[in-house]
Amino acid sequence: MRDSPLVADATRERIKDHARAIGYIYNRRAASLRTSRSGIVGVVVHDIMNPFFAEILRSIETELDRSRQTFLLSNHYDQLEKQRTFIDTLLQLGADGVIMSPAIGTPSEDIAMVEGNGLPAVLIARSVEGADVPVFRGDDAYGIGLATNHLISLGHTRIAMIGGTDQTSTGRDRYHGYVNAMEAAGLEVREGWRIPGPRTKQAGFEATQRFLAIEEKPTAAVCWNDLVAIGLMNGILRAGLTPGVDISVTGYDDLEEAVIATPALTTVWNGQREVGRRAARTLLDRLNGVEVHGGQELIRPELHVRSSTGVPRER
Amino acid sequence: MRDSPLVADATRERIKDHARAIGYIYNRRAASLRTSRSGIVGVVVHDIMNPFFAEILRSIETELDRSRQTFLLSNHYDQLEKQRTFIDTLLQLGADGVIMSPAIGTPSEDIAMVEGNGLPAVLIARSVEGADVPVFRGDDAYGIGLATNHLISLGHTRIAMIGGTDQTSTGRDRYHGYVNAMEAAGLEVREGWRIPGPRTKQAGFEATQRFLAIEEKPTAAVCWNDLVAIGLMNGILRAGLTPGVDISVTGYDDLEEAVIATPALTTVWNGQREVGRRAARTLLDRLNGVEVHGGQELIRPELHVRSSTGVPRER
DNA sequence: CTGAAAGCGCTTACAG
DNA sequence: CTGAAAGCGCTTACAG
Repeated sequence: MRDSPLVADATRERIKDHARAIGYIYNRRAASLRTSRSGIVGVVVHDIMNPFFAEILRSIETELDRSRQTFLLSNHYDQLEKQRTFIDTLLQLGADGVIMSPAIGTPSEDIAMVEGNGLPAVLIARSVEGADVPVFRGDDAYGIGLATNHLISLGHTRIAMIGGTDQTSTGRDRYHGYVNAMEAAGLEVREGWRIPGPRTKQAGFEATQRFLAIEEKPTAAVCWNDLVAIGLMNGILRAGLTPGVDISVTGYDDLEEAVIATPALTTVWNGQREVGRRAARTLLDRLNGVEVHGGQELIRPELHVRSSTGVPRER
Repeated sequence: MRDSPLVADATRERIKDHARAIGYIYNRRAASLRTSRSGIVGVVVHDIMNPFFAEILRSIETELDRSRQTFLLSNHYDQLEKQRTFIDTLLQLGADGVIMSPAIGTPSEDIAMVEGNGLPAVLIARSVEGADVPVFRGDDAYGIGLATNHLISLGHTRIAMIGGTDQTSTGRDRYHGYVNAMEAAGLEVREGWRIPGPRTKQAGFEATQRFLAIEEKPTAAVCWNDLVAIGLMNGILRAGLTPGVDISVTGYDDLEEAVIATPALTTVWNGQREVGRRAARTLLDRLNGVEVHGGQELIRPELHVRSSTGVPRER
């Protein structure tokens, strides 16, 4: 059945025909028990329904399909406990490897434990300090700098930052990138101009009130991602203002949706496809015994200017 | 380790301590080989990144987590081949059951084969003619009738239908529901008022041109789902018209996003949570040996009126 | 080129 | 209450 060259063609065919006839089903558990290879790769991210991760997953799926690996998906919703349960399941099933976007607070010991149990890991989108495994993510500080500088070059001086958290490497890098760009241009950064929060449309929509109430009336908002930006733009529209005219808004990620948002969203392409593709390939390489070095691989983001940004206008 | 009552407490604790100390990992493949229970439930849908399925999946996830079942997810992208490969994988892994939203063209023999191999199946969102398994889906004909009648009661007489396909049970039911509502009100249904297509924002957005070019200038559009409706509204906005004022638009599904769309979308709540919850529970019942009868269970949809619909206005 | 034996790590049933 | 044996369905290595 395994197309071994040690078996005569005629015999092989005879056996295969018979297998088909009786509806034989290959038992992967038994095979895996013997070979200690399962053909399963685990993938765990914050939330697979978030289009940012969804786009990464799609390219991982493409790569793994090609190598006939089954992929086991899970959300961790940034709950360490849920992530650990999933990792346990992978170990129990004898998974061959894992691609993870680590939950907030993942200690490097967790990664070391995974690797120590013979489960090669590759990280995406977020890094874990002290973990010696390959990491693929965008260059967030650089990327958010592109968005901030774009607004500055249009003449904006009061620029708010909406959404995100300090608890992930991504969140810290994006905030620093924004602060650095502002300071490099000699602009003030006020604590009140920052509205942290979840990274969803809902959160962006709900942040609108607070944003519009800021005393110094910022003329632009750098949003943590496209979802927050689209939510904020909807909120701005509801308030009777026009995004891209009255208030400039930038996103981050360049989701497929960014193009059809109204107005079309100026955003930073974050290389989701690239991240997924390279993470999957690197993991497959490791499974095939190729020596791979740990450390971050930063995908360089690009600014995509559309209609949600323009010259400042006082309210 | 399995907390058998046949083992003395002291022994149990001694063994468990030792297991922890040496980092013992339970081998589920071996256990499953012996017991022929794997703790794996497969879930296959058109596209997990589609928020409609995502919302169903979330409630399935909640139910399965509660019963400590691992769930293996897959998209089939309406490719029969991909669906079959996934089912094969489930059989090979000795999965305990499968929840599926069958790909377009799934023959009832495929479902019978699955069941025949000891893999209990439950269908969601779409049914398969001749398959004798439980099906949970919304009452699409009734639901689309709610949307259509709402528009008719506002005074609309030229109502288009955007998106969807005749190739799924859902698609056929929604189209018939629309036609029936129109005819019951003595209104004409023109072939040119129907613009079938994919069920995505992108598709809704791209349908705008064709929609606006229809000669009889419909004053309202019944959309196949919220994604198409949001895409269409974005297209209408770009064309300089205002959805809910110049053109009324209804969605279907009542995604979380419907509330924050601009204008807020009038749509039909389709009971995603309910579908997922009941499908998962029914499957778990079957796994526990409870006798379950096949046949459709229709969740009754509800109309949620918001701001994207109003009285007709001539263009 | 083919066949028979051993063993992967569990669970079950049985003997002590 | 504990221990030893058999067997789930594969793959590997070895003998013919």
